[in-house]
Amino acid sequence: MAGWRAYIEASQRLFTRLEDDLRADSGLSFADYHVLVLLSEAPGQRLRMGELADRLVFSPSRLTYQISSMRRRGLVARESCPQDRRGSEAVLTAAGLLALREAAPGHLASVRRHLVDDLDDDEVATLTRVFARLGRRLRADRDASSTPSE
Amino acid sequence: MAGWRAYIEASQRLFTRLEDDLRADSGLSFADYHVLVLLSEAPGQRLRMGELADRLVFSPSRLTYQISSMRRRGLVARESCPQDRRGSEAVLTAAGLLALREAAPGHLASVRRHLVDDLDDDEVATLTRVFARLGRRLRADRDASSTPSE
DNA sequence: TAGCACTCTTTGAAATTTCAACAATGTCCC
DNA sequence: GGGACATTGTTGAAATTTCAAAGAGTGCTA
Repeated sequence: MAGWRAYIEASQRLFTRLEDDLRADSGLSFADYHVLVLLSEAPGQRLRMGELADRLVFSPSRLTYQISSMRRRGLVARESCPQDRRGSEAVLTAAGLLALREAAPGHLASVRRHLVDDLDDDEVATLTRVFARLGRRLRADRDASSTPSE
Repeated sequence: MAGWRAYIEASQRLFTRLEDDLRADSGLSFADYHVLVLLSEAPGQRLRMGELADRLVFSPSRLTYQISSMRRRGLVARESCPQDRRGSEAVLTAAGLLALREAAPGHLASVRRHLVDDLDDDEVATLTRVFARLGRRLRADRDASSTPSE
């Protein structure tokens, strides 16, 4: 349980620190950055709102707010989804891609400096394995609980 | 870097899930719970606002808000600090201690269920070691940067 | 093809968090 | 003793996040 508390505290400090660095050298928030990363990797550089919310672990309304803020700043655009007219997509703009390209090197350096450099190879491997597994399990739990048929 | 993203996502899911469990079975938020834990362990069951903010990784104004909310609910009381009249302390109340005692078993079970049970002993040891070290380093970095004299 | 149950997303109001002052002490140094 | 300056914590306004409810669409069933 001491380990558990160390994990919470260190994670909190780490996220805070990375966000400060990112903000200082690119003006983007952590959330902005992650939206840009996910969109840049998506086919057509676009994603449904629901899909994006899910991957960011954001509530739907939080994502609506986040995306409208990014739209005001020109980082993304919105289009309604042709297949399902209830739906809506966020699309990466040229300005958004540029902002990501400019922010990425500094951010990666910051992650390396504050986290990765502190770890040896085994530790990196263990963390990667553990969190990948944990993420899968938590996603699965959530899916199971929203589908009471099993 | 894939590991990094897995870490962010899984942590986010984990915190969300634990907070939901905690709220559902005790009515406390994650922040409430941590305040209660820290106070219950402190000598005299009281802590200076600054000390508490630091350990929670909260901004000072966020802590002011958090504590006044808990005070309204009777979980803590406030006293001004005798040694330093600028300062102020949060003190655990009997009701606060009771709330913690009632919430703790369920919360610990939830941590075990969602996190610890998924890990083997080596993994637990590695995570504990890594995050303890990381926390120390991030605290040290911050102290260093607020003391430019080196 | 009307009705109904469900899904995807947004909205408005309330709660929380941040951010930039500010008030009140404390500390240092002359 | 008196300033200048640093520290501790709060406040008010703005930004963000949550929460409950609503709007709009889809799809199944009869």
